Amino acid sequence: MDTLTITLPDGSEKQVTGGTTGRDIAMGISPRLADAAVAVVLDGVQLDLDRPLPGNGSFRILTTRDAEALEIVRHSSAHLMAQAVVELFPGTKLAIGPVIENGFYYDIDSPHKFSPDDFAAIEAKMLQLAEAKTPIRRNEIDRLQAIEQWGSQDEPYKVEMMQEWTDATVSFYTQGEFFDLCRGPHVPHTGFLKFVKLLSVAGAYWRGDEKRPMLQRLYATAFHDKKALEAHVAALEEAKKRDHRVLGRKLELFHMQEDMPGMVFWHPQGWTLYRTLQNYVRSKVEANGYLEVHTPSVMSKTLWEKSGHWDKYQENMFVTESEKRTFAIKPMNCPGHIQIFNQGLRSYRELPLRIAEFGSCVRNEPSGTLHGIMRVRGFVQDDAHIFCTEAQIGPEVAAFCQLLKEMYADFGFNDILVKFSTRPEKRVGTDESWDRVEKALADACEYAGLATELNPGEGAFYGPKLEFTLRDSLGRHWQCGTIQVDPNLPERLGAEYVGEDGHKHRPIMLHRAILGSLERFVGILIEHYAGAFPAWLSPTQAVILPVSEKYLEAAQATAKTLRASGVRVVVDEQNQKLGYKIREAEGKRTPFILVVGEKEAAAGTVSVRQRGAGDLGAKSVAEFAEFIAQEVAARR
RNA sequence: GCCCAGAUAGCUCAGUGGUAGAGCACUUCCUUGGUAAGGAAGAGGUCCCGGGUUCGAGUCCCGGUCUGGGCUCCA
Repeated sequence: MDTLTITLPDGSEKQVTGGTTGRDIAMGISPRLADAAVAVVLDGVQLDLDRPLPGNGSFRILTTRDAEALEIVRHSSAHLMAQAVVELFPGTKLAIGPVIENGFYYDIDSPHKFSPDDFAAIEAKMLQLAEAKTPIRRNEIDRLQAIEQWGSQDEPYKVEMMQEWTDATVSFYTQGEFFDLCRGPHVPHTGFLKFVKLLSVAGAYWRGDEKRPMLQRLYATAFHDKKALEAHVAALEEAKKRDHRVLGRKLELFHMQEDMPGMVFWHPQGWTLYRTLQNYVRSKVEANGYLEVHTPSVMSKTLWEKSGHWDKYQENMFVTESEKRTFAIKPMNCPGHIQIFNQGLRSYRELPLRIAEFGSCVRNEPSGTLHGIMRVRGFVQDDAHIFCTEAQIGPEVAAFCQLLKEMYADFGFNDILVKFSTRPEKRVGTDESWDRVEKALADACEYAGLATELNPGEGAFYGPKLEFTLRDSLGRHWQCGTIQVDPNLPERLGAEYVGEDGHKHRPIMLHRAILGSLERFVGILIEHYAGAFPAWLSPTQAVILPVSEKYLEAAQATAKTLRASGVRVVVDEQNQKLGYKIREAEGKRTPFILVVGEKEAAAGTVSVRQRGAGDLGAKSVAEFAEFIAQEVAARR
């Protein structure tokens, strides 16, 4: 038998004989460690605990304390769920069951239509299987033999996957009677899989292809212990409480209605928030050298044909006719901005020319994609197009990234991911020009010191793009900002400028948005802040509560003074007790509650109660106005 | 668009074929109050829409619309 040399995490080396497993080593350290071990890692590759080590390398043991081990537990839980489902619902065929962020799913094809009513039975079965602590064992067989074996079991999805692979052998895992094709690794026995919860069931196309069969996808999650599982369930409940559709109604921000799907009706409160956001963006882009414009909502079909949108997005455009001509409601703003660029003769001295618009767009999104105000048909983008030379791409992209970071930080979004999307299959323009602009964008990222994740084939049809994803207070990802390099639209729509050499040149166009859709961004903010907007954003910044009706006039006088200094303030005129009105104002997440009673009316003060901080005591009206002005200026 | 599920008062929801319900909100009256729900009375319904089954449909069946969970898509 060969001898292997493994390096332990503390740097010490250990000689072991060939055939030694991770468990053997763990046992050598302590039996308790061997019990708690989930798997091992040899030179960065995860292996089953009971698998003989295949070679030398750095070695560590994964226990239930490691984050990596959680993925293994979830993966094994997916198998356990499959086992439970197959046992409870015979005739179920298995497709794939991967681990995803925060859990796992399994796609299955079953005569049984699954509903949440089935979850309890599946969970009970899984618990029963877990308590049996059945060993999970790895096996390898010849791939062609495996295809035959799974074929005879009528498992077409497994067979299809194996047919596409090229390896000579495949691995599968058995636990009792159940076996499933899998690369592994898995936990040593089912006893590690006791803390599982099924979450939802939904349709999903086989291999994500809408032309392939629709499978049933069971979503679930698993943890090492009960406490972590309960914490996760609590987090899900918290997210549910923050649902922008629920809070949007409660806070009287907006409504939507059945006969106008995908369209938002902004109510006074919501529109105040919306305008505050818009004015904020306006101040930022103005300060960064953008010029705001406004372009028409309805533009001729011929323009969309020239731009290429008609070819690709016709189905998703609202079209209208007049006097035998066809028009489309604009789904985007770029062709309009080129029309502005094209007026008169442009000089290189004007570049980079940054044209910004709160561009009101309408897209006929498929009905199934609509979701609250996060995905709508009518929305406004904080859009802008930068006309520049190729040499200006770098500095412009860098300046844009800087502005974006600054703006996201004002909302408390400091964790930003950047994706670099390259040429898609369906595209316009020559390969040479794609080569050039992809390189220019890559160089710009380097110039901006930006770490990006490659997203091949996901670019826009006219050019490569960066996509900016922020993480909200619950750790959820939202893709908002984007910047896209486009040499093609200027070409198609005939944009040109006179260069230093006196000849005409084609500008590059950078499409960019920071918040993306304002509708969606408001939705994100509602959930991020759980409706408790900071004072600078809050539609109502302060509510004045007269202690009784006797002090209503004093309250109104105070409101008038505060309004004059720019505070968004209302008086609660209800004939109710103070406690009731406080409860109501807190329920609406008002940042400041001002109580006016006998003392305050006499002294010209307000008793200030700040959301989250409680009673701050009495302040003069002028003092409070100054205080809130500072809060707003600091974007708190 | 596709799969599954749902739609009952302003909101949240109960109602398994036989006279449409609750809580909150709303209106009126009483109460005039000091930091998270004072009391009483009242009003409020095309049970999503259209067909069908039935003596009789909120309830069962079919079709549609919208919403939700996903999938696909997202210029």
